[in-house]
Amino acid sequence: MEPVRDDVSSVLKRRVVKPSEQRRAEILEAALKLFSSKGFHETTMEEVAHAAGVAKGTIYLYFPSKEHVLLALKRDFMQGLTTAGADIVAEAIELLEGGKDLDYRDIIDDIFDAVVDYHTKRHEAVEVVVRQSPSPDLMREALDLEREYLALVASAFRTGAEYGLVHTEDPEMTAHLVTAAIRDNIASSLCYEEPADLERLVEAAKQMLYKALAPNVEMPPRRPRLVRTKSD
Amino acid sequence: MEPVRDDVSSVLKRRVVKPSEQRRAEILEAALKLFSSKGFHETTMEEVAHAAGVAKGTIYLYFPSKEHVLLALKRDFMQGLTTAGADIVAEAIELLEGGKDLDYRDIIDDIFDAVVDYHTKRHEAVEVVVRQSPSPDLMREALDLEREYLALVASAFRTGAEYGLVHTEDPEMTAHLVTAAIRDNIASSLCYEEPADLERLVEAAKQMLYKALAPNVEMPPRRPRLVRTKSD
Amino acid sequence: MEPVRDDVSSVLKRRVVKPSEQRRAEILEAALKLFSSKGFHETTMEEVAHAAGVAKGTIYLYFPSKEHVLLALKRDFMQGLTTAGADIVAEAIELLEGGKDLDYRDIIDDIFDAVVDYHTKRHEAVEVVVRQSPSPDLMREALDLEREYLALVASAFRTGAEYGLVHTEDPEMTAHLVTAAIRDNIASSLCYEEPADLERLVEAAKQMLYKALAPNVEMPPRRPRLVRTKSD
Amino acid sequence: MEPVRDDVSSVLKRRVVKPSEQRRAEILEAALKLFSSKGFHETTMEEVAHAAGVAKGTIYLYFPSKEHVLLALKRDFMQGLTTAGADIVAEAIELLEGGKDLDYRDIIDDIFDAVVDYHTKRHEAVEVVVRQSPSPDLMREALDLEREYLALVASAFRTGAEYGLVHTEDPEMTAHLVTAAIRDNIASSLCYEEPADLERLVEAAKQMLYKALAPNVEMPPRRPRLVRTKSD
DNA sequence: TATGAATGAGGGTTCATTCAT
DNA sequence: GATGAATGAACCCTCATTCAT
Repeated sequence: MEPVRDDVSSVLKRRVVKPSEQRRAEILEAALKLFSSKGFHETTMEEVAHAAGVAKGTIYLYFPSKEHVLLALKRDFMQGLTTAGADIVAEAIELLEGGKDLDYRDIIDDIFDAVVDYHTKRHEAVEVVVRQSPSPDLMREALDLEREYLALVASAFRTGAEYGLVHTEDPEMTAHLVTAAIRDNIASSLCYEEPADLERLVEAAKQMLYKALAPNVEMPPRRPRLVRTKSD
Repeated sequence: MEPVRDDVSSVLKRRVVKPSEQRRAEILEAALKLFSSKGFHETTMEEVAHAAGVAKGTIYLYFPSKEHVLLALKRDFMQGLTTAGADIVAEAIELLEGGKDLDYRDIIDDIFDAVVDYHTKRHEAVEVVVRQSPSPDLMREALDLEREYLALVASAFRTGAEYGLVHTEDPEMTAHLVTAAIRDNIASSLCYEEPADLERLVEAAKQMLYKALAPNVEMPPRRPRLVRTKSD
Repeated sequence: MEPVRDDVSSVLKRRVVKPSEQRRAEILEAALKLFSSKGFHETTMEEVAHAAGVAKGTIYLYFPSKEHVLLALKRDFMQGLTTAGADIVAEAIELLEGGKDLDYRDIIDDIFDAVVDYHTKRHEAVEVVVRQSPSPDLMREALDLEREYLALVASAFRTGAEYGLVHTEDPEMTAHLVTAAIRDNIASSLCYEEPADLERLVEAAKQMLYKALAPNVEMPPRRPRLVRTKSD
Repeated sequence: MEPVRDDVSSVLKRRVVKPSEQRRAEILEAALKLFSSKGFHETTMEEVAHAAGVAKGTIYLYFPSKEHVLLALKRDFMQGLTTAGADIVAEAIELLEGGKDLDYRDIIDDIFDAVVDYHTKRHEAVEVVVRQSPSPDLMREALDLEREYLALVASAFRTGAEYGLVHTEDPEMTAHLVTAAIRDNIASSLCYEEPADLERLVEAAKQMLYKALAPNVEMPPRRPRLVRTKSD
């Protein structure tokens, strides 16, 4: 007679202990999937727990609240983005310092490609990070994460300008503008297919940036304005 | 015999019908204030009702659900924005058709100024419209509202390009990019003061767009790439 | 054909609106029954709601929290007790002032009987008031209610002493002692039948108090102590 | 061959066995501190474990449930009280039997002092024992513990009466009354400082008991009641 | 039309208890 | 024996929505 293995009776709900880093990751993964598909507020902790294969209470061993799960997702995404960006930027600077004769458009391409790639590979996170509303205490840290990334992008523009590779009068604001433009549209494209053709969007963005950052461009003198369109 | 009273009540009825529109507006106003300051999910219908000076049940005579209140706010905002934009664009086109010799930068200025002005005057709505999470069925209509506005902006770029006033190869994508960049940052600036200096942001945006849309710019030929920064 | 009355379909769960005073009383009554039989912490709001014939949320229209339901029960009980006691005391004082030649034991009897009667008629409340643990903020008010009653009892003793009817050197402490003795035992007797015979307890209490409060009793001089039983 | 190591481990084992009793005590001590300061229901097993310096699961090696921890505290307290009381009573009886000419008030003093002392030294336990709600199955045993102590007190009164030292017609009920009066007020005084002056309370209690238990007191004949205050 | 008392499903969170290690 | 990660039932409470008035 075949002995009934204890394991058999445990197909359902046997307590499993796992390395905490893995548990944490599983919970975040489950939360990400749900938050992105249903929205943060529309997802219950019950659902997250179920999807992560743990009990509801277990989540609270790893995160003090539902909000903190969201924050962790944001943090992971932003830190990864910042890291990825930092690599590219560092590489470009290295080449620059090495005296290589670079075409700035190649660098723009590289950065864009990296950023788009990063977002595309994490399109679930994108929706969560971009769309899910802030909320009181979360906001502070979320903004900090944001700031760090923006500082990186701005420094890239600034360095490029210092080397005469590109032209921009205000690296910080340029960073804000470019970041928002690209992220918001990638998010929208990934989540709602609006714009539907992401490659076309990216191509247009590159083209715009080529021109907007082009060095040594002589703008024609501005003619004095003849007509005021509005007066208020 | 017809009682005279009917006349009176018909007069009164007009008074009762009109307020209906006013009630709706009062509710929306109250909701806007609360949603923007506390967030949609953090605001209760009770609070909206109280702030609007009506009973909770009354709101449901005007809106089928809380979500629809939010949607109405979005609609109002987007329609107003589209209208405002349409006015500017129409005016510009009129001038163009009139053969006026315009500097495209003036038009960019006008549109930017109008858009920024519109947002600034409605900064409460901005937070709500830009930041509050999508939510299932709302998304469809919200996107429609968005599309309408984007179509307008795209048509402006297209028309400008047709007249040779500006250069852009892809008006639709350009519309997406510019809209996202400007709206997201205005929202962020208005709500979280990040970037803190809105005027500086707008100026930077204008400068970038001047260059990006500049007609007749000869881009230098792109050198063949020597170094691949990454291979994936 | 008999018209189907709308009422018929509403046997279960038809919304009923009642005067709020009545609703409140119904909720308290249900809570009292449950708290006394199962204990405060062992009773869920769900159960209270069900027993009161209302929805869970309805309770929260009348009480801000479960704790406040308990507090309301305490308040009602203590206020009723204080009122009942005040009536008896007032009556006794009236008679005294009227120069009636009273036997103080009759007054003790009257007060005891009233108090016992009040407790017996509310034996469910007794368990709740006496046994259910305090809890942070509840404690303050619970003590206040207690104090009021004790002040009444103390004033009764003091007045009696002033009239020479009884003898007590410390009316306040006497009030504390008598109140605790009687209430605790009534509660215990009513709830756990320990002591089982309430009448016997009351009789013993009366007898003790007759002697303890007897006026004009000459206590024999205390002999100097010869043996120390313990030295620590 | 027997390894010498066994000897060592047997020595160690004694060390391991003994701590078991010590562990239990440490857990109880921690629980007592927390239950008394925060309340039973407001204290988590986690907190008890932490305070006791053990893991949560360890507590369950010593007590089958949280309730049983509470019960153990009650038992310890009551047994200690009974023991302490028994010592005093035994001593008094010994003296009595030795034909010593005692003043009963000295005995009352001794008992009171011992009881007050016992409570004061364990004021944390007092709050727990007196105030924490009963709870279903705990009640039975809690009452048993109570009964034992009450039996002791009652026997003291009875013996005293047999020796003609004091007068009381119902030693059992007297025990109930005196015990409740004194314990409840000590608890209240210790926990909520109400009454604030414990010494004054004890003094009043002694004075009352001196009179209430005084032997050979002739109570005046009770006059026929003239006025009925109430008729129900 | 307007009200607001009533509803009750569902929310996030807690915590006594268990059990794999 | 000791641990503490894991469990999951149960908790109190909220609030969008309904409906008797």
